[in-house]
Amino acid sequence: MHHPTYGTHMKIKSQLSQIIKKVLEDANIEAEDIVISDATKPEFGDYQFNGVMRLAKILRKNPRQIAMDVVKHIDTTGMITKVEVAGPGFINIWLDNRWISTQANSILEDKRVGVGLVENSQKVVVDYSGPNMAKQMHVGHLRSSIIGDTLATLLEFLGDEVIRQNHIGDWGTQFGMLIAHLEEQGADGNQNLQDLEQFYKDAKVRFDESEEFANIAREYVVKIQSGDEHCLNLWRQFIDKSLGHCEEVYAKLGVNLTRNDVRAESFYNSELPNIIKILKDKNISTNSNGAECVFVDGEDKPPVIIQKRDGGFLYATTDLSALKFRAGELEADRICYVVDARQGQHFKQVFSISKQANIVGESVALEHIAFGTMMDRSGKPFKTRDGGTIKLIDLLDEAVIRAKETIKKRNEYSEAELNRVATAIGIGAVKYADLSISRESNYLFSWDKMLSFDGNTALYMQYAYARIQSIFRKHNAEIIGEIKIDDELEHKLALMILKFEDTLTKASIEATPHTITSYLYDLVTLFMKFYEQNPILKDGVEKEVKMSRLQLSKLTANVIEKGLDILGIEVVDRI
RNA sequence: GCACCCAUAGUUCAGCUGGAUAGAACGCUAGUUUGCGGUACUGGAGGUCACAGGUUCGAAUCCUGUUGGGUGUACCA
Repeated sequence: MHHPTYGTHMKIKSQLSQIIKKVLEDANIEAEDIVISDATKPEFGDYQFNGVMRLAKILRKNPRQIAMDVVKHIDTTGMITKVEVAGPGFINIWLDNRWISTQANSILEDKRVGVGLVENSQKVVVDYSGPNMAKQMHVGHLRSSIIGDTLATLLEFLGDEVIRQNHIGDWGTQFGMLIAHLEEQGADGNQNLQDLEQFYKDAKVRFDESEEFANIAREYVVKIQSGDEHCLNLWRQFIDKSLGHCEEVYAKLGVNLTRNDVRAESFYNSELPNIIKILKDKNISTNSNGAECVFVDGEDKPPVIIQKRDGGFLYATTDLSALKFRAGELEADRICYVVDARQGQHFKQVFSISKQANIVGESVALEHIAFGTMMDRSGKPFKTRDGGTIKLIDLLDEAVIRAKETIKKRNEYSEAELNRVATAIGIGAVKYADLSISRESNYLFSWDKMLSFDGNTALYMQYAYARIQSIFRKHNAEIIGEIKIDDELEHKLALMILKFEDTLTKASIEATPHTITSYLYDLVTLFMKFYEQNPILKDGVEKEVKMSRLQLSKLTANVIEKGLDILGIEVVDRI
């Protein structure tokens, strides 16, 4: 896996690591990765370097001695104000208040709040959402949609060229049934498509009850596949309508997917035989029991079937074709699949085949951005059983209704304002709850938890933001002046603000949105403490101090706003 | 059967390219407070990091095994 190189704009850790590296080099000590970590305790400073012990082992020298040498040669007149050796050879680092305030002051008017652009911009394909056109979007599509959208937004913000790909499921045998039903209903059909779920059920009933209908449905599958215009028209009509449903959900969710991002399964149809040919020609696939197979994991393990005995193709073939398109036509450097963890094996195999067959170049990074299952309160997955699925659209509507209940009593709202605020809060709650869990673990869905003002929730962030806006309203004048740090909490808060870039960088490399939410939570908690102890607008606060604290508040609000924006969550000025 | 994932406070979760006394939140509990939005802030109790070995200066983190749970596994996607 190769990682992009980032600029040194505000990258604190990389600056520190360069300082240490230089000092070690001057002492003729070679070190590959200088990993700087956040100090584990306040008394250990702001950052620490723990790598000396490892180096000492290799060099067979006393770690404390090396650490002492390093510390002696570190310049403490600039960024770093103090370094010390502790324990067996830890190096603790304190950053200078003036340096921090200079950095903070330099980003007061910066829309990017100090976050630079990547030096080596990559072309990144992010494949996410991928709903099935035969059905209405349900809770199972939620995580892919919002994690994928966040990843895309994040990478774009950091300067990568992002190509969103919505690999919608628009092909397969069930469409024969659906368009047969659509045609049978004639003019009413379009009307009945309002409720796709019901339409699917009705079609299924017809399929089961009428032999004649079932035969037509089967015929239609063949006809679509052979390019029959009449059937294709019905099919397009159906897909268009279904996609419209999805767009409604995207609009409500605030997910940035448009028709331009749709690259449906069917898009790859004509290319599938070519994939088989490539794999056959390279002797990667073999015929086994009539099916064309690739034995990725060995002869004794189940193979990946790329062509069925009856000549049909499977989704592995489609994915290989999509990989070819993305690496070839789209020229991607990195391809991210935001898909349920349960498909891990599939992607491992498909990635492996694509590299082996050189369908995808050696340098292209292929990543399965896996996520866990959404569970209900009893710890069971939201299952996709007939009739029992929770439609995503209903879930989102409920979120907004619940948000209204939560905030209604707080303030007098006009109806328009209540709707706007409740939407931001309700949708934000759903998204934040999902994004704040490390994505690979399963996720327990709880309305009460996600709509709480307490704890690591969107509402807590939005509340903090609104509270800061309220300070500005009360101040009701220009904020002019510089940040000056002479207090421990100011030091911590300003430094936290400056850590935004390191946080986003980490989140982008590991594709972990929860890195961002944890950071925001820490930031907001810190701000609340700062605000509690450092009066801003109270009588008796000197003007310079007041301005400095207002500026810190402003930067905090800017980071919250930008951070939430990357997560696809809106802020409001008043709750 | 085989493969992958998971197991951390009563609960929901962080921490995992090895580092100092394992962190939050909720809940419980004790405070602050005539409050620049108190849905705030401060403190306390609560842990054999599933279990057993191993690697080493040092393990929640890496390796092996055991137990318990989840998922996937030849012609759906």
